[in-house]
Amino acid sequence: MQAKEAAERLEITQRMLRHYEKEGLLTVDRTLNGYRHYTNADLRRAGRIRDFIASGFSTREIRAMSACLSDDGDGPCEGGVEMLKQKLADIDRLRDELTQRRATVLDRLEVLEQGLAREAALAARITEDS
Amino acid sequence: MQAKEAAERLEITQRMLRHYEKEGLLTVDRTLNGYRHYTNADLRRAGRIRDFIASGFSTREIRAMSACLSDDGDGPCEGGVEMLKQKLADIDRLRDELTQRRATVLDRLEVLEQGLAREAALAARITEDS
DNA sequence: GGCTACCCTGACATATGTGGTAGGGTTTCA
DNA sequence: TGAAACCCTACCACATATGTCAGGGTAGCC
Repeated sequence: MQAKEAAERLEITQRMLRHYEKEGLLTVDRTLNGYRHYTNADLRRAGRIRDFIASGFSTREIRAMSACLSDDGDGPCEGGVEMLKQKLADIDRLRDELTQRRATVLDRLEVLEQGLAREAALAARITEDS
Repeated sequence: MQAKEAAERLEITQRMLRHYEKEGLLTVDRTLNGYRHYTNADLRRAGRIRDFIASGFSTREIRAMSACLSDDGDGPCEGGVEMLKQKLADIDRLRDELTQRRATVLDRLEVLEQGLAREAALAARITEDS
């Protein structure tokens, strides 16, 4: 497929696709007229690049584990594994924090809602009484 | 504690700590001489900021959820069921995002490790054969 | 041919995270 | 008093991800 469709499918801009290419993360071949022709494999690879960048990896880092980006991680990518593990740890730490925080907020929310319910009940009773 | 120790404990530079402050993500008070004094709460908050940035969030985004970064919601994180519900939704959204990012990284990691295992097995077989 | 909707490259612009350096104050300790 | 090891602010520099715009080619359709 050509650029527009590829970009749309990945939900990124053509500019970004060209950027990946320029940075050596992606190789796309051309049709006779010079237009880029994206295969499905290209698309999957580009999708991974997109995700990695969205997750805070730089093109440098991604390039370093370039071999790990193709459909089947062929090639030597121990460095990639290390990096990935590191990033995974980062994300996990964050997510745990969020989970904990969520519980805290939820707790408080429940307390508050109980309080409100109590007030409402009280108000209702007063209304009844009157 | 003062800047050096804080930076060392968080494994980031003092420069970065100051950056968080300048961007309004962190408020650190000072001792009489004007030196920053980091409390443990400051440290935890800064650690969260560090993690969010490392996970690809911009200071803008982090600022937007600033209230959820303190240990216990002081400021806008408290005061009103509506607000808390909003916060809960924010946190959930964030956590979902992280989960997605985590899955992306994990996926790749698994493919890679399978690849490495396959290679190792191959190498072992070759060694046996010889 | 002309119109429309694609495509290309290249340059400039902006935001952001981070490093570095300069110039200068404070604390501590001998 | 002087030196070492801290601290401060304020700047400039750099990389990078993206946007945007200019100038120009190509394909398809009426």
